[in-house]
Amino acid sequence: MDNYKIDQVALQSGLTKRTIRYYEEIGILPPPKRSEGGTRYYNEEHIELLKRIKYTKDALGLSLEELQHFIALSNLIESQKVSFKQTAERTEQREKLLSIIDTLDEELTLIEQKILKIERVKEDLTNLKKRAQSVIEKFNLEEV
Amino acid sequence: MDNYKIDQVALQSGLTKRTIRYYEEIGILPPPKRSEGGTRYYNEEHIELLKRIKYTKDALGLSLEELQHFIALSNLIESQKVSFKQTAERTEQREKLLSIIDTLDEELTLIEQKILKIERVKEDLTNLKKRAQSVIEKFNLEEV
DNA sequence: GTGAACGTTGACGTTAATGTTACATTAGTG
DNA sequence: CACTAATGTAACATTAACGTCAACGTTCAC
Repeated sequence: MDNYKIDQVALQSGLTKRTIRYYEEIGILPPPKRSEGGTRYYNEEHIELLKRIKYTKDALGLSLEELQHFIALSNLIESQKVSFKQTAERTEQREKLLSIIDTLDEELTLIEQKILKIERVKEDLTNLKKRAQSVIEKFNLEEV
Repeated sequence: MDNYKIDQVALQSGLTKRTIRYYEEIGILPPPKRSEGGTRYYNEEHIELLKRIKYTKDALGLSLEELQHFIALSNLIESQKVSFKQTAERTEQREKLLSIIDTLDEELTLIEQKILKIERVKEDLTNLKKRAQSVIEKFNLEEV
């Protein structure tokens, strides 16, 4: 039936009810339909979006503001899918799409940089580990 | 001379003076020497540590509390480097080091998971980009 | 149709991580 | 030594991202 109440959504998305309302409040989750009495009824898309929000946030550690930006992009593309007949509109749309692609490219390089950073931290940790291991070895040698 | 005042340190580490004092306050930066009047004098190690803190924080998005843990680990290893003569102490130390290594392994798997997550997000973005590009192509085809 | 469980709004609380401001001392400079 | 720039402490302010609680309306299973 596609009609989830907030408790269900919380369960499935792994977020709290408060958080879900908060996300709606700050505009990163589109307001769902309401019942007569005001109860929120969500659908699959809401849940999917929330999952992706959580995932992306966890992965990149972005602020919600930055996430907003992220989500806006994917919505923009959706909205551009319709094809227009007028050449003028088409040109305009192509421009829009090209600029979206630019933005995406920027995001992608940011992500790559982030991966590099993390890999450097990983190296640091690996070195730490090696040092610890070599200290142990030293002990073993001393032990005659 | 190795005697940097806080302004220098702020510049080199990319943190603000306030933040540097704060880090000292909460214990993730060891208190530097002070002049007669109380002025803090830092050395290279402080700066290096601050840089690493910033770097790690940026990369992993850790809270300062988690970072504290991280730093504690590397200090622990340093402190274990001295070799002890008594077998008893040596055994104890080996245990300690082994448990440090365990912890490091845990951190490392966490980091690897994080990288995987980020790569999934990257994929998402790449798909978005592809979709945008295919919409553009559709336009080009329509344009006869 | 009624009571328990659930939902809503609103407001205030919380924590981390600083920013900001005020005011007192101290440190370098001509 | 006088002056200015830098530093110190202290305390209050702020922002994000929720948590918590109160007061009250809604749903739903029986």
